[in-house]
Amino acid sequence: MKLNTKSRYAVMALADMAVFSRNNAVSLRDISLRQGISLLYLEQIFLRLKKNNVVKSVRGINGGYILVKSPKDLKISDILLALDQKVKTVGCKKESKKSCNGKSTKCITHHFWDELDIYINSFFENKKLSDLLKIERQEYK
Amino acid sequence: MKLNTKSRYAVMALADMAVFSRNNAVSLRDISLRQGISLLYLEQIFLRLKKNNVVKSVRGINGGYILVKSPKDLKISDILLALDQKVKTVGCKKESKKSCNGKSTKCITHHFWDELDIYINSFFENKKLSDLLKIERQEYK
DNA sequence: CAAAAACTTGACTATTTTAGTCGGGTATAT
DNA sequence: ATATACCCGACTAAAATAGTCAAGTTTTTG
Repeated sequence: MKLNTKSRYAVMALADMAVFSRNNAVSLRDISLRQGISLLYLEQIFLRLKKNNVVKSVRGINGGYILVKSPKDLKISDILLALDQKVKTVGCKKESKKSCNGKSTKCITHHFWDELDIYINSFFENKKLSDLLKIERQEYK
Repeated sequence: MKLNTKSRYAVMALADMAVFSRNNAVSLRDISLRQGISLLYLEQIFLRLKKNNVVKSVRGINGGYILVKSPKDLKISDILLALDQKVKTVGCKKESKKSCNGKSTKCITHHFWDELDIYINSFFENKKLSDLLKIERQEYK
């Protein structure tokens, strides 16, 4: 059960921004160097973050990205949502008539997986970007 | 963030056994028919469940598998463990000196992912096979 | 104005993982 | 005997992942 790297890097990069931004735009180049993430990959990730209104961009020299919300208001679930990283632990299609494994009834464990999804989602819903920084902040200042 | 089908089917199959076993071995053929899971795939799954002592087998005619523990003592985490389905949401290698992204320090979000893993694991640790059946039992009896 | 820094975007690709299948066994109840 | 059911390693097609690449556009600053 893994999170994809896009989501992980997105959270890392945004955490980096929260630490290093002094009300100015943070360039992907800087994030790339500090966090050891490929610049080209970061570009792809930030495209999505921008489209989903998690960050806004400033072009040109001294440009970069700026967090739309303050870290204490930015939920981790917002970040994952921007990257299509759905917490959908199993693939039973709830909507179709034949719901699970082609049977007409829900699969025997269906309720359990729903519960799991809700459980995990609530973790991401309740964590803010600022929560991530509390512990590790010192190392980076 | 997905669980693989092996793990999902394992839980389904064991739940099926818990419901349909009357102290006799349950054949994979029956499970396959009831749950709509490929027999060949079930064999592969049960091989691992057996190796990890979740089930024991009875060979020959009227053979099949038997749960080693009673459903109310069998933790879901035991099942996932048997299938190598580790809850390790991100790939930072804790053990190596260079821990995350080749940096010498832990990545900025490392603690967060650890927390997430622990959170999810505790869900599986605290759920027993019998918990799954409480709600959906009726439909299958 | 020129040039450099930095964002923009779609397409492409190698690798890995997943979700199984296949073939050829062995054990045992009837 | 023989049918049923477990046993086990190897194989494979398809999908997902983790990026890279190419070719831009915009804006600041010297």
